[in-house]
Amino acid sequence: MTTTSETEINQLAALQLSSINQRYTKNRRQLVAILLEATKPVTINQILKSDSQLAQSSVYRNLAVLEQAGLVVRIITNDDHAHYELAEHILDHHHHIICSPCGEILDFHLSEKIEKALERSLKEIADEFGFSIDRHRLDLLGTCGECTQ
Amino acid sequence: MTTTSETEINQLAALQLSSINQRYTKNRRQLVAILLEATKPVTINQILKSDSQLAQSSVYRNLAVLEQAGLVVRIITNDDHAHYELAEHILDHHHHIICSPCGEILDFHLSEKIEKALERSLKEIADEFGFSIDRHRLDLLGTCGECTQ
DNA sequence: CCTATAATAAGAATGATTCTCATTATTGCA
DNA sequence: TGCAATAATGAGAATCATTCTTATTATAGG
Repeated sequence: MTTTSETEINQLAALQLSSINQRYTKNRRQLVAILLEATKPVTINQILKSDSQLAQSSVYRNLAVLEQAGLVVRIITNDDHAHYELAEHILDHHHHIICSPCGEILDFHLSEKIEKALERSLKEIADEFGFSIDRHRLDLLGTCGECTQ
Repeated sequence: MTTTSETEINQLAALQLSSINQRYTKNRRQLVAILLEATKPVTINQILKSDSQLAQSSVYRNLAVLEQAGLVVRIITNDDHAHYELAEHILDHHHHIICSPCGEILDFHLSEKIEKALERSLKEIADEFGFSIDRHRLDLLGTCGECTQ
């Protein structure tokens, strides 16, 4: 909902990359642009199809760099292919609804009320376990309308 | 909390396996026993270490069969190694707290109140998206006390 | 106790991801 | 502006968890 503008994202990206001594190169800009255009998490193969100029090895490497910089999140499901999307401070905090048969992933939002209540509970639990929390993730697993038919 | 006794589990296992035309063999019993003893999700390597009689290929195959039978759940994180544990109708419904540095996974429970509220929300969301829900999963990602030091 | 069928186990094959390294681009400084 | 020094790129090789193949062994039911 709070989707940041492309220029703002580029400023953020340059900043966060430089903080880990990485450059915001043409390839990395291109990846950010692709992730911004996609309205849902995408796989490496989808990225390669959408821009035939990008080398596979560079895409893997640069997504890893962008992830280290905290700009991109890698999403793991039971599907073989990892999916990538922009981090939550760029998009917004959300969760994933995953179709097990076809592997498609869509974003969804909890109501603010439930989200807050959940966060409070999770904070308590992390304290009990002596963990410092980085983030939480909530996935809904099922079958989409397409795959049901 | 509702941990089922070993005999009950064996009956359940035999039943659920036979419903997909699979047998409850010695190897499969052994896997169930190992998962029951472990108090947290385990990797294939941990299973192989705990019983040197089991063949790697059989462990992979049998865990897949047990998963199809709905007896075992495979847990995917950003770690390379999948973890396995008994299904929720045998243990109980719970979630995972994951240490990113070391890959350790522990189970935790939400209060019943929050869990119910969450389930209601998720049901609504699935309807909106035209999905039929299978299950949800909630993970807390962070760093355990050990890894912080 | 036979026979058909399923499970096992050893190792080969697969495939997503990571690594290597020679080449190309970029930055900071003279 | 021009020149190191350093970082990024890309092509392909290497890695490694997982899956597949196949010959052997176990099991169930008549």
